[in-house]
Amino acid sequence: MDVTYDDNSITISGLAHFDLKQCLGCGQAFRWKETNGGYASALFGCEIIARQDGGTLTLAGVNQTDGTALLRYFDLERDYGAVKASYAHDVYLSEGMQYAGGIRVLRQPVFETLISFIISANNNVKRITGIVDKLCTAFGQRVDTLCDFPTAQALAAASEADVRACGAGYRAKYIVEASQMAAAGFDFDALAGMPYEAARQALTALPGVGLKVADCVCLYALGFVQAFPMDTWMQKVLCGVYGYAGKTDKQMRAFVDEKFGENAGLAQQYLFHYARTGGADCRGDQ
DNA sequence: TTCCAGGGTCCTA
DNA sequence: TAGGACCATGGA
Repeated sequence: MDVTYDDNSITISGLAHFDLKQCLGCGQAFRWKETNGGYASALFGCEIIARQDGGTLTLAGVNQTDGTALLRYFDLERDYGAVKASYAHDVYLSEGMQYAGGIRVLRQPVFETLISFIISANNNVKRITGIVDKLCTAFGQRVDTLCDFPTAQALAAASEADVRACGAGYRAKYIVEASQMAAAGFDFDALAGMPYEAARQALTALPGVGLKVADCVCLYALGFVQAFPMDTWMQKVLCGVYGYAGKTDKQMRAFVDEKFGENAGLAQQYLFHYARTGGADCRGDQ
């Protein structure tokens, strides 16, 4: 991988196991809009345009500091070839990795990830994307033609009715209360330095956050790649494909640890996207 | 009309 | 600790 910086852009060449469309369209991020041959989002206070041409990714609208953050955002320094090789023995997962082998698990801003996945409760990707977009328009800072994700302070000061008007439904109460805790000093920075289980438990102190949403924050924001968010799709896959029928969280963790090991979260993202969009029967034929 | 979607909370047994 | 009702909403 080779990285070069220009005045307001960064170019990363020599990329393998990376597909921009798959990364942004596999249900882990809700704030990138397809634009002229690329994708645009307001991130780190900039309007960023991302484009991929083969093994080269160009990120326009950034400075060198943002560029460093964006390498981390797209998880470009992890050896996904080695991760995928370690799962080559698994038939269904191999199909998933073949189906969308360019997925990388993003490392997104913590507060944005928290609120996005509070919204995800009993919801679907399309609606989550719409609600997040309305929250950004209503409460986010404008950055050129787009709006950034709202700050904790902005959402903490919002009324439940105004958040509900963005389509959040009964989750509006959780969004406002979690934002108020964040604005009051909930220590997100400390979480990344904790052991995974401790960070996961700490997150459940926030309203609207159970173990599944906590796992999403651990995986998509804090870099705990062993986190394995257990949603309805993963229940179908684990029951139908892997014959898993445990019910408690402890049983699930033990099964996932044994089956997928230290990179379980990366495996989960391939499985989730394949089960949800790949057209394969995940209810049991392996 | 009913079911489902990247679930969480609260109450009861 | 487990099970179940309830919570908004829109697309299939």
